[in-house]
Amino acid sequence: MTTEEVLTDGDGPHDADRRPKHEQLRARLRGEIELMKPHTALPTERELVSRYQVSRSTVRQALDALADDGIVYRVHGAGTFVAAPTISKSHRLTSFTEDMRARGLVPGTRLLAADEAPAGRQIAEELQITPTDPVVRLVRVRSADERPMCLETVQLVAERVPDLLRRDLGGSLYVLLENDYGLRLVRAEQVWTAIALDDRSAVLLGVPTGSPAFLVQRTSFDDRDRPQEATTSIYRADRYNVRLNVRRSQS
Amino acid sequence: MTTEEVLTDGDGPHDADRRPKHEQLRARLRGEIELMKPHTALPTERELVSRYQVSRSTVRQALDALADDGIVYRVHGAGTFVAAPTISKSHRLTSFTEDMRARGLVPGTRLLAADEAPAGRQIAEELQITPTDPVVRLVRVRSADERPMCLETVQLVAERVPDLLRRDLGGSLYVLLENDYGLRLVRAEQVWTAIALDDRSAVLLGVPTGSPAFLVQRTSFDDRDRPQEATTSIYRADRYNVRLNVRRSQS
DNA sequence: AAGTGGTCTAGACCACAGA
DNA sequence: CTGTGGTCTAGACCACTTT
Repeated sequence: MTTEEVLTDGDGPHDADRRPKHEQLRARLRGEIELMKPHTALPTERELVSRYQVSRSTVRQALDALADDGIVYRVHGAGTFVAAPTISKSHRLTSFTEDMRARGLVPGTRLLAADEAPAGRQIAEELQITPTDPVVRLVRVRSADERPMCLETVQLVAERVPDLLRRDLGGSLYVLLENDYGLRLVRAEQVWTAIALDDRSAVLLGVPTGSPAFLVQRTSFDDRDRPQEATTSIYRADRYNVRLNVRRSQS
Repeated sequence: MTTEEVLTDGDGPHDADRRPKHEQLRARLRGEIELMKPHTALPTERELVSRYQVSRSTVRQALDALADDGIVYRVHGAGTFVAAPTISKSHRLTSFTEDMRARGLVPGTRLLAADEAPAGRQIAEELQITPTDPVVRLVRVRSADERPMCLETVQLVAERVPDLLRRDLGGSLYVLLENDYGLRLVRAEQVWTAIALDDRSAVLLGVPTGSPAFLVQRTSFDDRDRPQEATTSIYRADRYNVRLNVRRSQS
């Protein structure tokens, strides 16, 4: 006898799970996989079809997403298997707040400066505005467990974030931008450089001048691929590293 | 009148394109998109269906891949659009050789040491073998345009790469591993740290002691998710940076 | 209201792995 | 040979954007 489990279909009870079936299935499988040993086989796709009463393409959508997350891997002709646990799931756009929490640290923020001024040439190019357009600039020292971690300078197009300077800037800027201004930042381009700290940055971060650090220049884009935020961050190298999973391209 | 174009179907002429249709379509569209301005709309999915005589799921497979590459972006209810050109396509596993060529530099290699020894505790853990199992170790200075760029130490499980030390190690190790040993490295986990160079590394890289650098620790996995290679690389920060595109997760 | 991408189905055949 | 994942089809309906 086979066990049949049903994913909600939208016409169920009032609090039905309204996510697409493939997302529900993905979440469900993710939970089950956590209890399994690496390199053990998952049920076959056709088995999942009958167990969850969905079509095979829906099963494949869920499994493809899990493979993308690095949670399972597939071997043509053999099966789908639990991947070995990995340090960082993927390359996801995360806010400083989320990043620190994921590392088990308590994030904090101290605002050093907040002002409005013309963009200037470089920032204007990154944000695709003209150099005389005003931008809001926020300079913050971001801490983890109450010790300085990162020195951050954010630039936003002033016209698109009215009254930003009057809000609470102590938390996640991404959340604030989405909730208050409807700006959903879904993608970012980053350039990472290794540097030796100059006097000013070293003092603000509480380490000796010349200490190694990461310099990160980031431009974030919304769901229409418009640049909305340009940020420069300097991370203390003694407290911060980057974990990256990469895949080989097939093209 | 609509233009119809046909993708090869396998039963065509002898030199027919044997790739899946969605890959052919993806490559074709990629070429067309290069000629288009950013943010202009692609043909609709249903238009592509009739133009290329394929089903809509095939079209969607191709477009999904292009969206994944960051070449197009999709807006529900509105259309699929050409993305703004981006610095680095994605986070792909590339060899040093490929990486340098992509940057327009000529890669070179000087072998400093090549030997075989017990793995030791840390390397054994990374490669999931026992500390007494022998590993092959290659130390190479990798150059770009004939100037030092990176100091690299590769460790491989000796038993899986017999006679490696007698081969030409001047080129891409990934290519050698795949062609001669059938090891397809498809995934890697990396940890990037910013450091100040010690005396020895600085001399080998031709820069002053204390100069900033990237330290990269990488473990590569094959198509069965078995660790096959553990590598430590030190990159000169004055010549090297990392361009990274990230996306926001929806889960 | 019309048109777009997003989800889902049921079924078919192919390519590859493994006994 | 059997069973697996990979590709592909034709069609339906839903969710969303735009006019």
